[in-house]
Amino acid sequence: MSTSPGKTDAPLAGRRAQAARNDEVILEAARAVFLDDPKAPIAAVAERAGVGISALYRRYAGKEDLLRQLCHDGLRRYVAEAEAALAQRDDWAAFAGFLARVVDADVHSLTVHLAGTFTPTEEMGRDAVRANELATALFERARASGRLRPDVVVQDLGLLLEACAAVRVPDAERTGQLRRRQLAVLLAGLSTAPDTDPLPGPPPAAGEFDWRWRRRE
Amino acid sequence: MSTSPGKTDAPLAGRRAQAARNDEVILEAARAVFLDDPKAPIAAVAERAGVGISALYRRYAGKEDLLRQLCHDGLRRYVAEAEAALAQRDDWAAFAGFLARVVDADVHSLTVHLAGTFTPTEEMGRDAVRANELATALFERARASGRLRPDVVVQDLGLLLEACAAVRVPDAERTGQLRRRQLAVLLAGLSTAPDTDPLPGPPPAAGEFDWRWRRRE
DNA sequence: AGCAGACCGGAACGATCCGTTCCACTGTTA
DNA sequence: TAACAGTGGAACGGATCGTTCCGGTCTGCT
Repeated sequence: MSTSPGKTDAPLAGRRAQAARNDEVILEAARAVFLDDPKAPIAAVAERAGVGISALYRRYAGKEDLLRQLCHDGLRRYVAEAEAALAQRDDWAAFAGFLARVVDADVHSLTVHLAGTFTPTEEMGRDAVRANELATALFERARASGRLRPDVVVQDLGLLLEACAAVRVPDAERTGQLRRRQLAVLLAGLSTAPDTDPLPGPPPAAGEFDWRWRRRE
Repeated sequence: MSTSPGKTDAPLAGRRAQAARNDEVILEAARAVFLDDPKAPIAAVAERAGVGISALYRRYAGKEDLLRQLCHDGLRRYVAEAEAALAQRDDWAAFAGFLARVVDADVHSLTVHLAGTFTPTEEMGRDAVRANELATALFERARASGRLRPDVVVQDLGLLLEACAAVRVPDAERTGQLRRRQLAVLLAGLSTAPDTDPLPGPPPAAGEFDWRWRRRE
């Protein structure tokens, strides 16, 4: 702790370093806490991060601000994974890999379950549209590969992601294992198979889940 | 309750009738409200039922009491459906029909999502054990029919029900449609199919979801 | 050396929210 | 008409949570 005042060129030591580290540590804690419980108190984030509440309010105007940031990060992650997947050759592998990575990163909880707790920015709207376009492209390619049964639609992916996100046990790693298992079952269910009855009911429609983004409570 | 000295022998008119009706109407409202939001305030139940708060507290010692009742009802419903299904001939139809009815009645939300908000009675414990036994019997029969892929286990049903319960849109009927669709996908995924990779990860184990019943908050 | 200010921890505050109690009121019964 | 079961809803007290604020610490600069 006692560095000489002389010529330490150590980049960012002391308070500055702590501040820079806190940027990270707070975001990480916020992600963990709000993933576990979307309406956790903000004090829980500070506690988990091992910092005071001031350190939080120095960076974000308020809770809503933090939530919005977190949600937008999730959306960007989704877009990034989709873009990466589209660069792959194998249509089906791209599709399945994309879903696996999105499930692993728990992006769905980050976006959908936090939606409605803040007023979204216009940029988020644009990103959401783009996310839809990319997912649709990925889906169409998967369909073209012939491995998808004909009566599924893109919007079924929403149900699929929701189903995986719903799996949750206290241990995070175990949660990941069970989710991958769930995803495998669902993908098998979406694959073409001999003599299966067609899927029942009107399929989910575009925009049918938009209500999540309306302000709640 | 004896023969009225007057003229009208109409059983239960006036206040008594209102009370009897309220018994029903309150339970129905409570089911609807807590299904929609497990931590809804008790006043919301009264409002939905169109009664005052007193009408509620006259029947239940407190919120916990009501929740426990509701949850136990769900458990009993589960057991009843399982028993009815076991009486069927066709193994697979019994299995699939059971799941469909449980999903339709939203029994999963009633039991699992309300668990942890009250201290359970011993009778509930016994009913839970029995529910497990019945579900296992149903599952074994379905397996024996050969339509289940070999690497699924009974506990996968927990994941399946969770996945269906996770589907929720503002309109109740539409929710039902989408859930039936989700169930169809999942059942297809659990069915035997040519050249499918085995399901990943350690399968869910017995008792792995018991933590839900531990008191929370 | 010493000072200005960035940065921090956490107590304190004020605004809800919610479970429960309480009481005045209304039909019903005897 | 007197006693009473049943009811609606205001009122209360406790808990929770977002936000503000203040006293303290460390750093970089002069």
